[in-house]
Amino acid sequence: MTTYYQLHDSPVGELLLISDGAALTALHMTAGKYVPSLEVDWLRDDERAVLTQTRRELDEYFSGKRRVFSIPLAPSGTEFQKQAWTALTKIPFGEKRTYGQQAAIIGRPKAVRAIGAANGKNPISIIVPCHRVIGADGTLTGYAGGLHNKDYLLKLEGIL
Amino acid sequence: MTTYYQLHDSPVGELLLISDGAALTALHMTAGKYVPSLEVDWLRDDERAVLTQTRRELDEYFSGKRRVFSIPLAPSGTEFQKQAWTALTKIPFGEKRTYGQQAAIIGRPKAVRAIGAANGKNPISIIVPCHRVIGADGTLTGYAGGLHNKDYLLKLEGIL
DNA sequence: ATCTACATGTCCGAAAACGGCTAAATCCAG
DNA sequence: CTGGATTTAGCCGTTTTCGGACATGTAGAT
Repeated sequence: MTTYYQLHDSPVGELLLISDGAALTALHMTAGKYVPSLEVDWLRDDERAVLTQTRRELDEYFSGKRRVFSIPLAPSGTEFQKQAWTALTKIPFGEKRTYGQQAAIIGRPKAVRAIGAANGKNPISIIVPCHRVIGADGTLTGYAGGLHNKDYLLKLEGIL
Repeated sequence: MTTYYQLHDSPVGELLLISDGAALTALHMTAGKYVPSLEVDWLRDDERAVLTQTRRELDEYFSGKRRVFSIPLAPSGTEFQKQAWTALTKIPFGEKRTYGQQAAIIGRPKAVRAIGAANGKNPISIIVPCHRVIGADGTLTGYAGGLHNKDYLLKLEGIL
């Protein structure tokens, strides 16, 4: 299975978009944490439809013209992580949640820290909106792409 | 990559032969240890050339008409294990070695127990003759296919 | 003779450490 | 008192670490 990628500039820095050819499998801020390193057998393909479409929608999002993404997603992770990430996609644009609320939604009200860890490893930034989850006391707590970027995204969505 | 297999009866019990299509990747006594379980995507193919050829040579070996096998082998394992298994193939029919000798041959005279462990996980019984390796004091010590089968093979080759 | 200690690669299970947390207890300055 | 800041103690999935068990053999001590 070939892996394709593209790079994209944005207000939150350079983005690395990765796809299996059909769906988007990852979207990382290259300056952040947990960013995978380019593998020799990956293919840079600036024509790949999923990726160019993602870039178009990202541009629209950052310019305030888009609130919902239409890209097919296929992140890989443990069962728990995939549940956590699915729960993230249900948070509407402009709304915020606490880690506790997210934990409750997937039926494990006490797995709060585990939710934090799972959000931290969310492979698809922005589109899977882990930035909409903040501490119960209103603190931003953390963000793999850097707290200043979490702050930027929240302001962009009018949450802060 | 498709995986093919065949079953074969022999004096040491039922054998499971596995191939990647070109080479033989495994040959297990089904009653022994470390036997992989059949995967749903494996294909039983009683016409596959490598496998039928292997069965023919096995029959010849057990009836005393063959001392050397001609099948292409492709076992998978760690670097160390592959070194250990290659060293095994160099032991001629009818000869025996100690674990220490085998360790010395691959340049790690002290990795004696490691050789034992590696031999134990040899995926290609009989053809990669791990049965020709016995303890320095003459004890058979162990065999994934069962000690009685190790005994049988050694007698077949006139070693005991 | 017998026994102990040690060397070596790999796998596996157990245990502990580590987070993008939170509610409750504690502690101070106004 | 009182409210906000600070500490404490549980919670939980994942990752990392650690210890033991093996298809052994040599060297040294009882």
